[in-house]
Amino acid sequence: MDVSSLINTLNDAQRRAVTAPSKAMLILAGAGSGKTRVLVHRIAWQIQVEGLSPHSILAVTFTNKAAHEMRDRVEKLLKFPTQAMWIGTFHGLAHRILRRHASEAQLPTTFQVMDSDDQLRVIKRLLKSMQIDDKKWPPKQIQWFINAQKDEGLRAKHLSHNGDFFLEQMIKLYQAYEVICHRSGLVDFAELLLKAHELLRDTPELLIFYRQRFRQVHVDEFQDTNKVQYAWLRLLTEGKDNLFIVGDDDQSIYGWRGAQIVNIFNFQSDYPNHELIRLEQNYRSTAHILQAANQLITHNSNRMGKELWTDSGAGELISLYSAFNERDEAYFVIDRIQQWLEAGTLKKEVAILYRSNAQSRQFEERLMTEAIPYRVYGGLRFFERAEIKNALAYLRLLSNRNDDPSFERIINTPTRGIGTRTLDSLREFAKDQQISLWQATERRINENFFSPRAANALKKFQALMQDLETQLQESELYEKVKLVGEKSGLIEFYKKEKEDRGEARIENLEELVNAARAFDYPHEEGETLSDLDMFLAHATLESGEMQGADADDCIQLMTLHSAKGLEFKQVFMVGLEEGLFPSGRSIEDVARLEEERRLCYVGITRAMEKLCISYAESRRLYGKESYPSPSRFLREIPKDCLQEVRFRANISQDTQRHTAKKVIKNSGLYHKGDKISHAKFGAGTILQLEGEGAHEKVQIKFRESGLKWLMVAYAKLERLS
DNA sequence: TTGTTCCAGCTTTTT
DNA sequence: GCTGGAACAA
Repeated sequence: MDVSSLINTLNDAQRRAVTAPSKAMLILAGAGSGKTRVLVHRIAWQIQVEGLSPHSILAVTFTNKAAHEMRDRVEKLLKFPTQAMWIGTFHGLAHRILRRHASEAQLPTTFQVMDSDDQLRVIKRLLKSMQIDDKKWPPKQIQWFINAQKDEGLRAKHLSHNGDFFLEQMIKLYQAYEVICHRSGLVDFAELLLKAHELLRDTPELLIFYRQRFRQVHVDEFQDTNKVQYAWLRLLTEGKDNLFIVGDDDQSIYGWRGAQIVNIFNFQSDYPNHELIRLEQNYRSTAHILQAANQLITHNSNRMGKELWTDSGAGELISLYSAFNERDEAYFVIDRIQQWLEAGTLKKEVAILYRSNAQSRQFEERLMTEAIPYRVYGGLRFFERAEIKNALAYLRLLSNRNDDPSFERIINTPTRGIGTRTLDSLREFAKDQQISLWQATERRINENFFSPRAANALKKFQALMQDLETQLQESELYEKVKLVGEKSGLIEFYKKEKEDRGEARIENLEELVNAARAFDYPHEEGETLSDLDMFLAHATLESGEMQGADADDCIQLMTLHSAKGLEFKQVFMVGLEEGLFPSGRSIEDVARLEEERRLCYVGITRAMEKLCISYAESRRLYGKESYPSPSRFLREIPKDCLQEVRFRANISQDTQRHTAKKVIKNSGLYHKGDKISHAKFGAGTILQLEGEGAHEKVQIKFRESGLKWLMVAYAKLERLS
């Protein structure tokens, strides 16, 4: 068999990883070192050369995007369909196992997945029903607690409070939450993983079955696994040493979400016969960029150790711009983007990366005024929009009448005269009787409990659901979705909303019908779910899928977190200031600070050709003016990779004359030698002036705080002389 | 039931 | 300083 096509495009380390005999393997893959390539070729190699059946391959990723990419690439390489392979996200695969073995897992066959939004609602309602003050016990915190326990593999019954009042309450709430989920047939994200783990752990025949089936298990981005995920992998591969993991400890940026790098070390001791291969040759960035990244990350402790190198050229130096404030920073960035665009760069090859979403605004405003198309990543996803979730809630309730969160969501949306009093009494009754809201409604109506008006409204709702159910029975999936939109009154309801908003919502509902029409039911052996249930699960598990589609040519704006895994020819990394990046909450804690540093490492290594870093000397944050010092990360990047940029005032003679002309055009409010005072820095003397209008700035020698450039428009200077 | 006002909160995000 | 959610009034 000719296998050269599988390996002759690989470098030495990659080839060793791909062709190693079946055993536990740890591939430490630096940024841009071709890790997906190794994974894909490894799978292809095992099938084509080692004769493994596609059926016996399991490959796990974290995002749907990564899973799809992997499947596509394997398919392309092997040139045959790959349905038999289990390639998916941890959550997707856990869901698959749970729906196949729902009864063994003690779940209703039509159990549904609930997203974090739904989860939070459940918790809020729980607090209300237990009459707990949500000021003292913030729902978000409870949600965080529950998820963190589940990530650790712990149920409420495993926890003890040792007299700690806070813990005691948390455990109580966790327990109550578990009861509600169980009764409603709902499973949250963390629960998918936990339950899938428990299922295999406690059902020997299933464990044996899957252990035999999956002869090879591959994991991408292993550094992001949490405890349960690793335990699950361990169950599947224990004693067989057939676990192939790819990861980069230096790119672990999800510790706050339960990821633990320590899993890499655990892997090493749990699989003592493993082989470790480092992929250090980088095919993405210039040497200067890599040098900066390498140096920066050496400031972290407890690394596996790795140094990226490239045999392409040194490339340009990294630009460093010190802005006066966040507006100036945006001016500078957009200015530079325009220069690059004029030089022929495509917009989609340029990215602005920031630490927190709030930072995007300044850049958006500038891009908007300059009429440069851009796209902000993150934000609300299609399946998370209120109108979509409402429509889906109807469908969910149709599929499972005990789905209380869905019931709550739509019982009075659109408004049908079922008020808080009616609802409260239903809730109370449901809680007392340990039944769902739907069941409570039925019972109460039979008992003639309500006033005629309330009873009528409720009956109408029941009739609506009944109606929908009969009408939907024989129809195609997309017809069901369409019909629900119409019959539920949602479309009618949104028509009455403010023009734009309502219209957009109706369009989204139409888009939902299209999504249902395009939905490709993954028909497999052993699949028992109806197409509707499958679609609903898809909507929750792959809520991000609908937005990645457009490949328009525009500037890319995103957080550093969402940039992981991507690459751009030209990257702006902005807001490199203490308190912002590294974020204020991470500064005291070494572990968190190191995670910030890894985040910075991720940011740097996104850039292929040009990298431009900036920080502001003054920044308005939460309505307050702050004067942060430049990020410590800047000091950790070697000086000889950096080139400082002075905006419009650079060394070249031409620019200087240019600047000189502009100085004349300034407001004339201040002159060299003027004594002024500043709210924060105190008294000082003006040394230089430059720029005009919004850009007018002055260099001041402060008695206490030293030399500073300030924007006249923002500095609120007071004249002393 | 809707519109207004007030008030807390405010890193990162996928599933 | 802005935003989203909750409380409140009409």
